[in-house]
Amino acid sequence: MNEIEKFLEDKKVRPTAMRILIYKFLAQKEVAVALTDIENAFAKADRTTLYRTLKTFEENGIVHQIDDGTGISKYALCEKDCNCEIEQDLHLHFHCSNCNETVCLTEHKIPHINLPEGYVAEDVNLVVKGICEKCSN
Amino acid sequence: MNEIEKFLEDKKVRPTAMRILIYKFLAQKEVAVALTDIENAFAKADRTTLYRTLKTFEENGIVHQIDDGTGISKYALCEKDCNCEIEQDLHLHFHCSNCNETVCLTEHKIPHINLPEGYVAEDVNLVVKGICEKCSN
DNA sequence: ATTAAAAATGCACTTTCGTTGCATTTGATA
DNA sequence: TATCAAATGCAACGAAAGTGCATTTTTAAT
Ligand SMILES: [Mn+2]
Ligand SMILES: [Mn+2]
Ligand SMILES: [Zn+2]
Ligand SMILES: [Zn+2]
Repeated sequence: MNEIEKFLEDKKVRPTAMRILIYKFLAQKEVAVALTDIENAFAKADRTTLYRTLKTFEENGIVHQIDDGTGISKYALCEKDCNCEIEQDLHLHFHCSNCNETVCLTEHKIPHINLPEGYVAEDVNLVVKGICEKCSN
Repeated sequence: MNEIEKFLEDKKVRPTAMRILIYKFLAQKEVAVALTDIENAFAKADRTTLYRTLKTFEENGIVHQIDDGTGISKYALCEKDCNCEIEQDLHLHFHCSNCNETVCLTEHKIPHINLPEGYVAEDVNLVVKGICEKCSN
C-alpha cells in the first residue's frame, strides 16, 4: 500500500481510485482549486462524485474550504498537523483580481481579534484581495 | 425637501419614492440585510428594482456589500464619512451561527496585514463567525 | 470462492441567488 | 405641454450548490 493510500486511511477515508487521483491533483496544485477545476481535469468523472469527494475530504480534515469572496468555493490541502482551529491553524487567504487565483498564505496566521462583550468567536475568515506576486511584476 | 432626499442627492442618487423607502428601511435596521429581507418588507416592489437600488446605493457610497460567508450578499449603510477604503474604513463583520444575523462592528477596524514581498492589497474582508451578544445570554 | 451488506459513484433533477434584456412608466427639463 | 432620460416591472437566463435514487464497486462475513 502506497503513501497516499495510507494517508487517506489514517484520515478515515477509504482510498478509492478516484479519491487518490483527486488527492494527487490537489497536492500538485500550489493554488486553491474550485470544483470546476477538478471537473475539467477529470472529464470522465461525474461532478457529483467530485463534489462529494471534496466534502468527504473536508469533513475528515484533509482539505479546508476557502471562501475568497468570488462566490465560488475553493479548496486546498490542509497543513501537516492542521486541525483548522481558530487561534492556531487559521491563515490568511489571498485572491488575485488579475489572474483570479487564490492562494493560502499559511505562514500568515490570522491575528487574534478582540470582540465586544458577549460575542464568542468560533471561526474567522480573512481574505485579502489585490495583485499577487506573479501578476505584480 | 426632507433630510433623506437631500442626502441621496448629495450622493448623486435621484431620490425616488422607492429609494427613500429602502433607505429608511436600511437606516432603521441594526443588522445587515439581504435582498430577500427587503423583498419581504416591500412585497409590492419588484425584486429587480430592489436589487438595482442596492447596486446604485453601493456604487454611490451609500451602502457597502458584505460577504459574510453564507453565500448570500448582505448590505448595510456606510458610516458618515466612509469611503470604503482599505486601512481607513474597512471594519470587521460578525455573523452569528445561531440567529443567522450579520452585524457591522464599525468600531473594530481591520488591522494592517503584512503580506509577502510582491503582493499588493486592494481590499480586505474579515468575518468572524460565532455567537452574537444577543444569543450568548 | 460466494454471498450479503455497506459504501461509493453516476445520472437526473431541483433550488437558490444573482443577473440581464426589454417594454413600460415615471419624473425632470425645456 | 412635449421630450428625453432614468427608473421600474416583467420575464427570462445562468451559475453553482445540493439532493434522491438507481447502479456499481468494495469490504467483510460465511
Ligand atoms: Mn488555506
Ligand atoms: Mn459593515
Ligand atoms: Zn495574480
Ligand atoms: Zn445571534
